[in-house]
Amino acid sequence: MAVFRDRLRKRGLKPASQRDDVALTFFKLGRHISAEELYAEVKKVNPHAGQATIYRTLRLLKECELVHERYFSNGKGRYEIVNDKDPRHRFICDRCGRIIEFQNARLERIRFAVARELGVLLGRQKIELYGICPRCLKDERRHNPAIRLFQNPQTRRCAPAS
Amino acid sequence: MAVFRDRLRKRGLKPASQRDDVALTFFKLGRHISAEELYAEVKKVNPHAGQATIYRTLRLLKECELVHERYFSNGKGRYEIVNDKDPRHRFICDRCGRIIEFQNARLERIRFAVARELGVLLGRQKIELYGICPRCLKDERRHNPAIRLFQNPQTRRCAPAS
DNA sequence: TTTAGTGCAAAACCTTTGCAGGTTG
DNA sequence: CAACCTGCAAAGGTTTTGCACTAAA
Repeated sequence: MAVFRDRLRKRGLKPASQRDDVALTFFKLGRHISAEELYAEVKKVNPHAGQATIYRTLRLLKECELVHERYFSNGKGRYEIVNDKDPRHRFICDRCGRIIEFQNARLERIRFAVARELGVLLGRQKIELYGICPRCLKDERRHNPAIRLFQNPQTRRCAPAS
Repeated sequence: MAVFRDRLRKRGLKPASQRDDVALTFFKLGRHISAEELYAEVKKVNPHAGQATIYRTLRLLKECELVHERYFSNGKGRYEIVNDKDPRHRFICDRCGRIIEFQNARLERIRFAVARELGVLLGRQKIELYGICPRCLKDERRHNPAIRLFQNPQTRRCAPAS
């Protein structure tokens, strides 16, 4: 939050209470929220606030590299706190959008090897895996009991769905 | 394409020329396209086609598990051909959205180890890395020559931007 | 007093849907 | 004939913008 104010000052922007309400609410709630949800939360603190301020503040936070914008399967923008210091990777459920964070030292090392090979700069400190989370998997099994974990493409093709 | 017609028939749907135009155009163009771009391409083949058919066909392709829908930084839906057989991983540029595909056997193995640990089912056969691609990196260096490749968080913090 | 921040409402944007008419089996 | 496909235009939902006004430096 202090970092946010600092970066705004450097850009010649003024402190502003509504903006602070939005940013503070966002940081307090933790990661992974949509603009709409944030709007509802901010309303609780400051019922006077308008939608535009939400979007404008989120854009500022984005420009200050303090939040990251992502789009999930419903097409709505979702925002999350940028977290460079603690490189957790993430598994994202294709069904429900749930995010499971994890760490893995081997993955961590390979990441840099790959980046060097490709000649790229790693930005977000993350690797992302996609699939179906345990909870959705349970539902899935009801309709399709043949589904298996740990599929390896060499031994078995990707799960048929529906 | 034959697979598509087959899966539609199984669902009791009839062949339809406009739909075929859309699907064929999509497959021909290769991966990673937005609905808008596809619309423009289909127009070249069949100027008579309407937007609704594009969206409706994309939805069908999605339901047939032949395309995957993703959302990138502009919030527009983007579609790509599902490719289960040849598991290439991808690096996605945070600046320009360019996708660099790559393969890495070690990454491949670890992926399954991680999935087993988490108890999840791996869906898309992909790992994703994010960062800045070589081309954008060149631009970046003009403004900020201090930027370095192969950053390791233990020795050096993430690149400051802007 | 000049510059930036705000809420409201309207606009812009992408995607979906209703409907009337056309096509397929 | 029944069921599906299509284009058009209208509706739906999310995000941005214009404007008049307020608040901070």
